[in-house]
Amino acid sequence: MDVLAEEGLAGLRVEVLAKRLKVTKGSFYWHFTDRQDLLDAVLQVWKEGRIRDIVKQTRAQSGRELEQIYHVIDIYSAGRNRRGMMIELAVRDWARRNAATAAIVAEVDDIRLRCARDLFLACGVPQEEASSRCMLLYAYVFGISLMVYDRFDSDVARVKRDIANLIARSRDAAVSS
Amino acid sequence: MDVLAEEGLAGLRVEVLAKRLKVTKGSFYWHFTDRQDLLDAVLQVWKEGRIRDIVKQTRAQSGRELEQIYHVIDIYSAGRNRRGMMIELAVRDWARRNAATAAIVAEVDDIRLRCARDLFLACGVPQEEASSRCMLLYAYVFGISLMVYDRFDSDVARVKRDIANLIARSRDAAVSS
DNA sequence: ATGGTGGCGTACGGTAGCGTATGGTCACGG
DNA sequence: CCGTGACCATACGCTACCGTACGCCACCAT
Repeated sequence: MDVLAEEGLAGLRVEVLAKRLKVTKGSFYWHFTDRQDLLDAVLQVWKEGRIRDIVKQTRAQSGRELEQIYHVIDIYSAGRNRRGMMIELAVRDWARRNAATAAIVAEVDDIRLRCARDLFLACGVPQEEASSRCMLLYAYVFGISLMVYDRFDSDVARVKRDIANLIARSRDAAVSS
Repeated sequence: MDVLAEEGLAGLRVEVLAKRLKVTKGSFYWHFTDRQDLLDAVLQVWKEGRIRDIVKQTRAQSGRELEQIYHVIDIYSAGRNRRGMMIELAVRDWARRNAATAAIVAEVDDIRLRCARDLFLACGVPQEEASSRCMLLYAYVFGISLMVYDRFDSDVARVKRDIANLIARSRDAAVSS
């Protein structure tokens, strides 16, 4: 996972990993039938971890759902958890050229979107608006991780706060800044 | 550029490109000093094209700026221009592991953000809100291209319309759906 | 004690890709 | 008409990989 974060899919090479782990190829090929077998395992681990995470992050005490939405936006967009986001991007890059990976990503996305939508629904946002807002939420957190925006606005914190409000603030459930 | 879109940076291999173009390595190395020289050229072409494009797309007749914002969102998020978006993602993936590429991307992002902000400003959106909204705009269009959302909501068109409204609709310049 | 097996190491063949060396062709100017 | 330089082809060496063959050794059951 570390290698995937740092170097992407292309970094997951048998001999390089073996060296890094201080074992030999013979040992590697004892535990995995081939490279693809490793990749499958990596993807499986990723999928399960992401599902566990999103379920945990979108579980809110009743009455504090809006707060939880802000928390989710913050966690995924803040630049903390850089490693997690790098893995996320590496997997999505992988998925662009591999149907099996794309299917896994689709599964994970679907679960995440449903979890986030449920949060909006619990805030009293109507069904269709909840769908739109949670889609915007995820597109935003992924998109922001692709951009280089340091030089654009000096007060990044304010911009992020504004954006979180744009995404989370429903007309019926406005929140004081 | 086609290869970059289809296979990413890793697809830009000297021998493969030579074969595809029906020339030989000898010819390639006549025109480029080495592979890096090609990559530099590709990046340069990309940068210039993107700057030309964004300037063109954000030029609006006075009084029709809001309309133009919707147009920009539509163009970049619609899934038309799949090729352009694939190149965009390939370049950003490249930039994640190469400082020189990251610098180019930073330049392009900065120009795009300023162009989009000017549009919001021309709509009468105050400065700080204009910054936030145009950042959200770009994060959204990049993010949506990373996601697999077919199975989530049956009415994707409506969701995208809603999102465009969330991004573009300022309190002072509300627009009828 | 001995043969089988789990766990690992070493050595090898094969391929893809980078870069270089060198030779060929053709146009054009002197 | 010849030589020079632009342009391209062929052939080679080198490295980083993948995957396989096979050998070694410790340990355990009979």
